[in-house]
Amino acid sequence: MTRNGVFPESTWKPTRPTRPRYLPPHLRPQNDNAGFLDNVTLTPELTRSRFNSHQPARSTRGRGRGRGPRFAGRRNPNWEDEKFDELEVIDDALEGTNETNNNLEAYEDIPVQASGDNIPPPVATFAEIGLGDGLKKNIRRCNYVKPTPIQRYAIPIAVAGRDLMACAQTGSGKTAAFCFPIISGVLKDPSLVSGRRGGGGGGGSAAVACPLALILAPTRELSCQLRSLEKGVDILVATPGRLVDMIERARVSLGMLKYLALDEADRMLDMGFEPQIRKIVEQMDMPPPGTRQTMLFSATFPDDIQRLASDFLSDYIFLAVGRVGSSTDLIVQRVELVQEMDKRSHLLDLLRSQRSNATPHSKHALTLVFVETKRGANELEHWLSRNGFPAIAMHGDKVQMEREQALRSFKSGATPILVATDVASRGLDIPHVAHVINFDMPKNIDDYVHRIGRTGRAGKCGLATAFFSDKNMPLAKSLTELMKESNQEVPSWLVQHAENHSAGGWVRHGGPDFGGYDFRKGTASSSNYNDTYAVPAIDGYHAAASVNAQPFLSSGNFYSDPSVKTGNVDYLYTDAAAAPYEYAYGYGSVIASGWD
DNA sequence: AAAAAAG
Repeated sequence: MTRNGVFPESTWKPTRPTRPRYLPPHLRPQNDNAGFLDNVTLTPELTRSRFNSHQPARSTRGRGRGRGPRFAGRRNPNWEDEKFDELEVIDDALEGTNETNNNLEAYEDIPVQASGDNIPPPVATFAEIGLGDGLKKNIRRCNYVKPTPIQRYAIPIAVAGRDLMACAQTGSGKTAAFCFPIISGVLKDPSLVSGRRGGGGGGGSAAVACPLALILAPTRELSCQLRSLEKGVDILVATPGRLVDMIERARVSLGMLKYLALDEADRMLDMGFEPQIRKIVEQMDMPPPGTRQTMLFSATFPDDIQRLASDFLSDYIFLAVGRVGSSTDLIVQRVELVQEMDKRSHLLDLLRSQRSNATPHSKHALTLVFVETKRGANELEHWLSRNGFPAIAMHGDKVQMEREQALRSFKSGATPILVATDVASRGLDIPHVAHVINFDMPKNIDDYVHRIGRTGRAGKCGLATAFFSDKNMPLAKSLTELMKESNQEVPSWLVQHAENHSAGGWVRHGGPDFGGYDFRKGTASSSNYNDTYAVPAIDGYHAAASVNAQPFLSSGNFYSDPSVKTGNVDYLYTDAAAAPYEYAYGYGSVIASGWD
């Protein structure tokens, strides 16, 4: 199936064709991506970064677990004991993850700006944050040696209980930045000790889950599948539509909620989603702003969306790490002028050249191709497959199981090309995506930023190629600006078009030069948001080792029930007792975003 | 006009 040279069968193939076995992140083949950019002009920054990379150290996964199977398949009814055990079990499950990342120091020289009242100062280490001993140990076990910049600034703010609107580049660690404080807060919550379990109430009436924390995400992939609510749930990860349904059917109550987080917040508040979010946040039983803690994270944050979002927040801090909506310097961006008619043959040429330039380092490299329509995704999938490039399509018309299957097939390398619609544009954290091809360009620059952000993650470099056609001229100006911001070579024809189209050009928020932009600063009535600081760079940040958040999230504290095939309300149990069991037997939760 | 997300 994979005799294309990019991905030799001899080196890596799934153990079972029908259902590739889940491979724990720390056991996955390591690939530092060096080499796949061989035929690409590198900027000085990238060249430096590349050669700073080094082979990851591997540690063996040590002792077997004593505790996991004890709770296999059943929850310990004694919550206090469970809670106590959980810390050790999570701890144990995380042992052995030791992936060393390459270029996290590349995030060092980026501007940080915060605005709002009484901003808690940043920290330099995880250790000095009051996250609790159990979580701290887990973080250490994950080899999160030092927090990334967004984590350094956001975690203290979150731990202080403050509302937060945060922007940081794709792949820079946003998910952990809000998950750690939430997990920490939930673990410390007195209601857990006193035995609060949502709906434990008997009497035959349907149980109601009363989560303490709710994390909303725009696609199902950003959540994981799970089972019955009756067991109670402390942290609920959900897509909006299904959650509305569950609340209306009184399976979930948000009355106890203390933490609300919106991942990909700008997407969650755009036209498509805003009504549902408003319904959940304002028209259900959720405690109002000020009595709950609300945190919004995204790589992009247009100010009309900030304005909407401020309805959900109380005395919040705006935090921008890096230029708002910018792409990272770790991604080499190329733009090619290609007419619609020629796109397919151009893609084939590109893939052939990629194949013939493959090096031992790039043999695990995956390519993610974005198209505009679901139909286009299917057609390109077949066309590529017919032409010797095993590809698989993913889009919203596929049922969840097909989508997961496609992702697995892609991740395993069985089909090293994924053709996807925007369902895959945000948040997905897929290791080894070396190349993102925008076969069809998105309509706005923010979507472009999120799409190319599927590569160049966690300090690794990546390549992004855009097929720019006449149709895309309206994008010329913002694309040119974005590329200049990230020190990319901009082809002269694109600059030319950018100038021609400057009149109607879509001007990006934040501006071309420094820092983040708090929309409150642009309004007349914003006088009390004066506690602003700007930090030009972060001193002494040397992330010698880190892993993306995936191992943390998927190997210990997510409990996933693989028998549930539909539905998209997902639960992150703080009770991890059952998780190692699932984990040990090869079921993996399909946690897609551990990092953004 | 298209994607995503409810059944």
